Amino acid sequence: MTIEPRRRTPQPVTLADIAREAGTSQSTASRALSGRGYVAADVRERLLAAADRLGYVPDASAQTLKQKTSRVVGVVVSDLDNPFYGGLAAGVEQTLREADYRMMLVGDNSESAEETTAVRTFLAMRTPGVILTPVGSDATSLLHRRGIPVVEVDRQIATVPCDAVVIDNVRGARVAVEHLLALGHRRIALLVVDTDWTSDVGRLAGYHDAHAVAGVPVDESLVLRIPFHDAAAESRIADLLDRGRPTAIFAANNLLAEQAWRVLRARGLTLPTDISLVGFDDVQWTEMVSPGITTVAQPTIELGRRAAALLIRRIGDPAAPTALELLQPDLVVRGSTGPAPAAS
Amino acid sequence: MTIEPRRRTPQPVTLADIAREAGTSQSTASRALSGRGYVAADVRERLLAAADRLGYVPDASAQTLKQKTSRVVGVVVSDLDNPFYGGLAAGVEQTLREADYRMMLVGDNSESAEETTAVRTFLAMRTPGVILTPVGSDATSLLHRRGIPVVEVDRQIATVPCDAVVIDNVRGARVAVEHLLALGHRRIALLVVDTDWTSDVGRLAGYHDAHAVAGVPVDESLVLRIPFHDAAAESRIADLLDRGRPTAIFAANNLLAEQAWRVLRARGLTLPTDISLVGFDDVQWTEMVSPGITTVAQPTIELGRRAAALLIRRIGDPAAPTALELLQPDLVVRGSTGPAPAAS
DNA sequence: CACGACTGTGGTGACGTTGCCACACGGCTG
DNA sequence: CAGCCGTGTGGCAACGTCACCACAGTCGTG
Repeated sequence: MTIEPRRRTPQPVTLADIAREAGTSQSTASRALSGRGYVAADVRERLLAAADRLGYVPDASAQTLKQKTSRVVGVVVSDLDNPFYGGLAAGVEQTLREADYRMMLVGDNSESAEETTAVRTFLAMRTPGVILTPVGSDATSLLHRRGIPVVEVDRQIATVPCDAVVIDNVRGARVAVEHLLALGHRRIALLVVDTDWTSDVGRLAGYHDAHAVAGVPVDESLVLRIPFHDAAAESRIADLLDRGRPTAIFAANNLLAEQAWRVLRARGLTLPTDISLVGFDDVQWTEMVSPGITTVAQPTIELGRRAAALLIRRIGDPAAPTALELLQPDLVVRGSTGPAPAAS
Repeated sequence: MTIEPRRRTPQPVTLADIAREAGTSQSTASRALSGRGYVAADVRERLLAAADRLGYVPDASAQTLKQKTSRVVGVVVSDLDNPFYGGLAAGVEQTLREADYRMMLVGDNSESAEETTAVRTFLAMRTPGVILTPVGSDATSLLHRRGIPVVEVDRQIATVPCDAVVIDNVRGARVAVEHLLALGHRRIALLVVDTDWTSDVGRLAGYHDAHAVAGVPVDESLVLRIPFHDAAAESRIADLLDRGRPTAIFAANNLLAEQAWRVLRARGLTLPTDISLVGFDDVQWTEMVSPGITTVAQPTIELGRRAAALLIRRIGDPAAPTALELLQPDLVVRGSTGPAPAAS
């Protein structure tokens, strides 16, 4: 009794199969299908036909092994479920795909260790380049040491030279706060994530800048630095309302803006008569709620597109000077901001 | 004059380097680092130390080539920028990462051709499995023929046996429409995408079911089938309002719900007194607008998690019976639905 | 007509990893 | 003490592709 071979997975067609089918050598088959080197027209025809007939798909790992580089770009974002990062990834993916690259997407949870793990995987895959919303500088250094180009998006952390695409956080925050100051607000609370990322540092700086230019002193008790994933964020915001008596709030990212908005709603406060609110990053809900939220809009998808384009350029020309693209945010004024109530 | 070698990119460390460093053979180094086969404890120590010292990273392409399979799962979604697909991808990625798989993410734009292109890439990469929100059946068939497991998420299209994770669309739509019927609505408009996907077909069926059970005849002129990416969607919805005089709208996905909501807002109609609105898929804004939108909530991230888990199981046991996971959606009642106005 | 340039083809050896095989040793059992 | 099993090790071939090389014609030109 013989055992049924049970060829569950038919093994893939290789160049050797094509060559045999068309009666040529492997070398010729390789040249015909890759388009590099001399092949007689009729022979090429025959090989292409054979490849098509057998359903040939070149083995990417063999190519990568041989060429010591792949067409798969590594991308790390903090949290795919956040629409900001989703849009970013969408932009990256589109541009990569147009240039015949693929995207390997990994989420760290804003944790440096996971970022480094992801990067190690990219190293193993002989990735031609990496795009990341950086959490720490180790990951980028590691890649740099191995000669793999990196593009940082949204924030800059690298301690080694590398390309970056960020928005002008200082200016974005300054414009937002100037808008509030112009409306007569003097007690403007700032909600900002407690990191040393350039995005948050920049927004904090913009807040101070605007005050300085206007000659309005900053009451530091109105600046609330909130750690990542702080479960108590909303209660801390509520506290600030009681303690600081701000007439306006500038929330320096979309999550903080949402939390602030919820606190205000829970308190039954009316925008903008009781208090004004400005957010950062124009996600969908800011326009749909009533009144709409005045916010600093970032070109999210474009951020991703630029990052991918920059990486592709860098892969093509490793010696090009380090580039920093500074995209300009845009203050979108809606109903959530209004004149400061007269001091009582 | 000799030419400077210019070693821009230091070539990666290989097993051979480690072996030389530790004074063993490659085979032993391989066994020590992969953990398969016999290695004396002290030798292993020495090899691990050497690997660590030299910064050894195993070459994934060489491994894939040798083992004829990789740890990179292919994932295709329609549109990463849509938070529904973003959440889905987030769930998939989390679960894959926990099981030491990676995610290769590609967007088709709901176009069958791009889906097939993506799948061909996966084939080339010797992907151990693929997860997709299917657009056509060709892609899945292609994979099936090559013996690569596929999990369909959100919709079922495959003409070959394959695992799937979907929500109970029929029931979701039925519950939504029953809710409206119970409130006294008799002219309920349905906005649905004009596809033959199970998701949309199911929601359409649920709409009819609910009517049938309640003994309410369906006015087919109230059923608006809108093609994908239809730029005129909003004006068609507005038309329907004029022509059909519905007292309630059931929008069968998050995009249509948003468009309907915009049309209603532009008209100055008040929810729920002028008209009621039910959506499908609980995205962020539905809860934040005022009044909140009654909607059929899907466990988006969970959908992704289950799909990944199912795929991992299938990779481990190719002979397991085909599985279909049917997740239950949940009607979240908010302020956008109210009693039908008395007939005038 | 000799020589080189151009076209076309096949052989061969890497790329880095893994797994099979052969071998070698010590301790155990029959 | 012969045989065998359990350890431990190194040699070697193979995965599929590509690039280099050798070679073989066919031109055209000096």
